[in-house]
Amino acid sequence: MNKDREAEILKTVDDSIRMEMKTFSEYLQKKGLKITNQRMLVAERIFSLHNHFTAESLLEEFKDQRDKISKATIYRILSIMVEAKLLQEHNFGQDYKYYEHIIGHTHHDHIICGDCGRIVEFMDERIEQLQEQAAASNGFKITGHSLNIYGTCLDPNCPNKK
Amino acid sequence: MNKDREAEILKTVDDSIRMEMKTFSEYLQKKGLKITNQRMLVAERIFSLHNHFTAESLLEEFKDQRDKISKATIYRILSIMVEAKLLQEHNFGQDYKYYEHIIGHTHHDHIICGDCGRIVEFMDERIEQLQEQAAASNGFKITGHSLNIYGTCLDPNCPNKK
DNA sequence: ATTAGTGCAAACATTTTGCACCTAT
DNA sequence: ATAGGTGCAAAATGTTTGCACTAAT
Repeated sequence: MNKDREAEILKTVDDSIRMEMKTFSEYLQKKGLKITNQRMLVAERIFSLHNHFTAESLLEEFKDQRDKISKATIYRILSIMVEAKLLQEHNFGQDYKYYEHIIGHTHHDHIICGDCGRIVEFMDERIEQLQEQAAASNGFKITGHSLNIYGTCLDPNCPNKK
Repeated sequence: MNKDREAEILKTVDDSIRMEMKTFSEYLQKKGLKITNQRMLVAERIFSLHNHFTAESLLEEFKDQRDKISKATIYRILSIMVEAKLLQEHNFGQDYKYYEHIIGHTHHDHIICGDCGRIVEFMDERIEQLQEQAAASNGFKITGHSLNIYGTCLDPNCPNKK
């Protein structure tokens, strides 16, 4: 993929994610990594997703495309994007990891419905501050945290409600 | 293992964990599960541990014993004890699970040192309550939660400090 | 031309399972 | 006697890696 092709992809891309795509390709260049078709296609797909996804579900998105992308490449791109801080990795207690893109998203925590798997985001500044305090009073400097609330959603319209 | 053998083990066991052992064997009986040598030995070891451990580290504890216990059995016992709510499973972001026994322990969250791997427990009732609120205002009923703070311990005596 | 990326299949690490044998009830 | 447990090795699962080939620089 050359500069023209990159420009072409950036042009066809939805307005809402053009900035994200640009950030990613700039990151690649800065790191001396190549701007490949696969990387652009996967990034485009990721930035278009508005849900948390897994390596598997992402791969699934390319199943019926003429542009097949291998599982190995998916994992390799995920790892670059996490490194680039464009993507955040989550562990919701299952055996596989979840991801979500974080460009332009502010920090938040998650509530996961044990019935339907729905993931809701929330953020409480008071909790954040109490965490800072807890870490400090135990002699730690925080580098990150993960707060997952597991529960049952009371939504009667929940699609997977048992 | 018969009743006598069980009684014998319970007798030789350290005072501090006799209650826990009793709870476990009662659970087994109630569920129609058998009280085996392996189950008693593994439970005894687990209740004696005062740190978070993994399946691997637990297996390691039996490496040089005349009573070898297979990996499969370790996993099977862990799963029974989690089911019995004697053991809690944790995901600290690694590829393997951590466990800790929770009989007589009150709920707490964790701070994990990225340098030395040390795990510190803490608990802040205010955070707990704010979580309840967050869940409720999003229409969820909490079934559990996991709060892990990742950080760097500032302890100059930290054994693994880089 | 050079360096890096891709796809495939094989390797990995952790956990689970099938099965023949063994033990608690 | 019988239902259930154990150990072993094989399978399963999610992820990573070696390598020959291909594409971006």
